[in-house]
Amino acid sequence: MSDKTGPMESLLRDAGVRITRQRKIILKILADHDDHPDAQAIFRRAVLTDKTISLSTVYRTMSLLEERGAIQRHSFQGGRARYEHAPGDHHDHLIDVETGQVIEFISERIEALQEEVARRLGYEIVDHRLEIYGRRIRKPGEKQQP
Amino acid sequence: MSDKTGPMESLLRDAGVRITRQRKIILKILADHDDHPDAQAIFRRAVLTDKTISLSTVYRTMSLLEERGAIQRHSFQGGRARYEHAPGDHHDHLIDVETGQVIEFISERIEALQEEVARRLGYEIVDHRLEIYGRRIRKPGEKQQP
DNA sequence: AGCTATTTGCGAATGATTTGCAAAAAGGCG
DNA sequence: CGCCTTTTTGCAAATCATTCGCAAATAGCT
Repeated sequence: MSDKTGPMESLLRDAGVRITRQRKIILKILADHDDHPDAQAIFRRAVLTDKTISLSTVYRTMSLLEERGAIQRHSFQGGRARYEHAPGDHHDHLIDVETGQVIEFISERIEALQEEVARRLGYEIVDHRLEIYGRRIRKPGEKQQP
Repeated sequence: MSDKTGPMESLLRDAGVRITRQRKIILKILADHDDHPDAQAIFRRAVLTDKTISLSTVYRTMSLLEERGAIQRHSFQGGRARYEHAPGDHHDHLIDVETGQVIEFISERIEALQEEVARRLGYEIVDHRLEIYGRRIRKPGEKQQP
């Protein structure tokens, strides 16, 4: 269903990282899905392919991938960290408080204003995060679950 | 040094909350300081006044105050939650990555743009958080620790 | 195949926060 | 003021997500 894992694997291998059976599985899961799963969710999906994979390995692989810049870890409100695949472009997040679904967005204007605020306060931005927690607006006559 | 705890106490008492010795102490600590301490820090300060107060009580009191809207809890990057006193006005945070110091700010323009983004995506904002992690810019000839 | 440095799975350790429970104390009330 | 009922407290144990130690398994090279 996907072969986007090939390039990523070479990249890791070139960095001296061994491509194990479990890492292959996790990379495939990340490539095939486009959501923002937490470690448990990734683990649950992985177990379907490999009954013996462990949650520790999922965590270790996620740290590894994060260090290599292949994924990004987010700590949204409410407990566990969630991961997103290859965030080439910077973006912020809108989290649906009812479903947990994450929508990515960018606003150059907001980015610029942040720079301005930081500069005014005498700081240079090292990192930042903007999370909007929202509830879907249903217009009259709209379907419940599109 | 302060008597800002009086009104808060009546407010709580009216809500059927008992004003205990330990709650008095914690309220005073919150009123006297203007920083963003975590539970441990509040506990450390409280112990100076009452040798027998417990960390659980600090946590319980913070939850209570948060439910009552008297304080706000923040989960910035890096472990423990930090609390801030009576955030009457909404504002965002700039966290100094070197000192952990928190600077509050507001940008009406950023607020407005967030509304716009959410609306465009079909959402109404329930909550949001904007955190800028920054490093202080030192102009040449400026003192190290002002 | 054989060798060695990496990885894995497991269970135990961590660190922040929460909770169960019996003992202590707050807020009426008479 | 003393009494009574309900709320709180302190303590220790429980949670929850995440990390770690270690011996056994295995990737990648020759």
